[in-house]
Amino acid sequence: MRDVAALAGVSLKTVSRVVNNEAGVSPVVTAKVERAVLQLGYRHNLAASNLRRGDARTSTVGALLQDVSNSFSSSLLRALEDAAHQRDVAILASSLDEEPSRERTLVESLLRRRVDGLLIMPATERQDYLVDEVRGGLPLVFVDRRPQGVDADSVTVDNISGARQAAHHLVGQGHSRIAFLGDLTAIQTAAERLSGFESGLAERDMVLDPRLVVTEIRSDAEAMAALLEVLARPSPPTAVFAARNTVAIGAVRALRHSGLSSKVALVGFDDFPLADVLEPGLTVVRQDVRRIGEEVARLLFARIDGDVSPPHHIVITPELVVRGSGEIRPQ
Amino acid sequence: MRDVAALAGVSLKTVSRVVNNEAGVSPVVTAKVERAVLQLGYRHNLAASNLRRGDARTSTVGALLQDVSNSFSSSLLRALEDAAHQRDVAILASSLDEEPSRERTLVESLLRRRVDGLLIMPATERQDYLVDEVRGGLPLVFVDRRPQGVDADSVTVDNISGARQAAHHLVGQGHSRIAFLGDLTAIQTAAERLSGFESGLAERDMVLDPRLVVTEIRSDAEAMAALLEVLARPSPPTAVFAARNTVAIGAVRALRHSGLSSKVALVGFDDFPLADVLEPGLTVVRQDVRRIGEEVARLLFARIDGDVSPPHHIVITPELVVRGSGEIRPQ
DNA sequence: ATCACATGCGACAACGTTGTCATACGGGGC
DNA sequence: GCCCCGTATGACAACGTTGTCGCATGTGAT
Repeated sequence: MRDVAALAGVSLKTVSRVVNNEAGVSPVVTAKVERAVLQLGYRHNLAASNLRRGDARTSTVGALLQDVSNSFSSSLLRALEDAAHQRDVAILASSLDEEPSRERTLVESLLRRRVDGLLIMPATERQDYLVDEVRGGLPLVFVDRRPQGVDADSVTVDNISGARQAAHHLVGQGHSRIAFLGDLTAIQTAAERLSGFESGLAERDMVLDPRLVVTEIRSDAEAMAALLEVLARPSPPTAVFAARNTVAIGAVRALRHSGLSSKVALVGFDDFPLADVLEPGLTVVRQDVRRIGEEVARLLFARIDGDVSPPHHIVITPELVVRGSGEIRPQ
Repeated sequence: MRDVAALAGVSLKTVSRVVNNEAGVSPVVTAKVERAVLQLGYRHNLAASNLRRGDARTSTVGALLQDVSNSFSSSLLRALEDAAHQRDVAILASSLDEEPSRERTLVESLLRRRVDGLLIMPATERQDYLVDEVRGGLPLVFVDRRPQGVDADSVTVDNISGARQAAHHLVGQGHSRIAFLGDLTAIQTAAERLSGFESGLAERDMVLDPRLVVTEIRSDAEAMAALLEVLARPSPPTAVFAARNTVAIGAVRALRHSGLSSKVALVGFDDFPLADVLEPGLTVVRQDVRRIGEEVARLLFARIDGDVSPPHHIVITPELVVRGSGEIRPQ
């Protein structure tokens, strides 16, 4: 900037005015400065600018997701990006992989970078560690899981309702031996889906057979192995509820592998690309990811714009999408 | 920091030494400072720190991808993240949507933020605008498409080879009426896949019937519509090559919709989750995304670490994955 | 001709941090 | 008791930028 000023024969401050499009610089001088900028390949330094400006806006937000390569996380990221792009805000994206320590260090790292706001799909059970930040005015929105120990905005899905719908649907098709495949029960959403499924069955005067419940499943490969094992038992289930998208994918593989795709009913939680073109089409409980992303972006940017109203907790009700796999009747 | 120094009764510089874990501070003073840091909730400001330090490392890299919600882009992002995480580097991720102007403005915005390096899956045809930056030492790696007009590292896939393999495979199954469905021919990879497919046919003494070629397809919905139209013609193709993942998905839908899944052969370019559990399994030309991501990360961080060797152009050869859909014989 | 006032520009300090150098102190060797 | 040296700490300037204020110059009204 100093060089630009020297080349244009003006003061530093005048260059600053030009690059910031401030009023009060004559067209002649503006042109001289712009020529110098081009000639020297000068690029404005946002960090220094933000440092000097009091308002401390870095035009950057952080997004801590479960795994950016998972379709749920990446669709959410994309929705946030669309909103951020309009305001010239960049996104620092990271994956947490359900590791609490990773969440802690990444939050720390993002705050050091002075992000304007934070979107978190938490991997920790409690987020008390953020209390001071929120009190200090950090715009913070939780997604997929409600915050614990700190009062901040959240956008979540009614997992209980979704799992109940799945239970009712399968019972309605005449099933009574239904297997449940789920993720780590330490994960709030996973626990809710299990309890929602149980209460859905209870409402139809049934109980979930604990021998048909497998949890702590971390990948589609594990899900496939788990279901194969369950199907090999003496009295196998006639229907399966897979409580997460990767788990459902593993279940599809297991059924395919054992030639039971058209014999054992399957309902998944969370839609994913191509679920409709499987054979049979996969019946799922769908969370409207686009909508979730939009709500998250709306809340986050409202906070960044200074909204200090009490935290909002938006709950989106998922819907059952019937495609065939969930409508198979018990043999 | 000033407050911390005052509370601990030491100088600014000493606080700086403590937060940077510099040697030469007595344990007593270190403890006092750390207590003050905790008490005041002080957080180190990376931007100011980088400003003052000469080396200008922001520990941030930019990733400009085609669309972060597409499985190819998001897998790449994830691979880069894994490498970046080890070095405490954060990633600014954005989608370009094949819009050249978006690439330009996003590059500008990332450079203003003084990223340490840039990964670009270009949407522009030429990247001359980056010549000065590269000459100035900007670590820059292109992925999926080779740079034009600027000499920088790249990691690409041998699209010609992949498309030729697909052509040979389909011809080998006895097909002669083969449709080609592709993306915008302005996109380098799309053009290569078309010409590779043509030369693959030529090597078997066949020519691609221009009436069976549909390009400029932007979404799976468009691909589905295009293939339905082609299949409805008087002499429909007996096989289809879909030159991109979303195009292949649309093609699967079209075949399903017209009940031709087991009658018309289909080969896709680029694997995606679940392609193996379709009915029949989708035969694809697979690009090893993980490997691409690792190579990209390796190159990028080597440049950031000061590697000034001539640009490397890594070309990864894709392989045909046989799953059933590509082995259907002409009726 | 005088004054008030608007316009265009520059000097200077400050944002939060760290590199450089200086200083104070204690200990060991003679 | 003297000198030298290593160790711990601090004062100060500087990184690239912008907010504040002040100073010229020009304009229009009186």
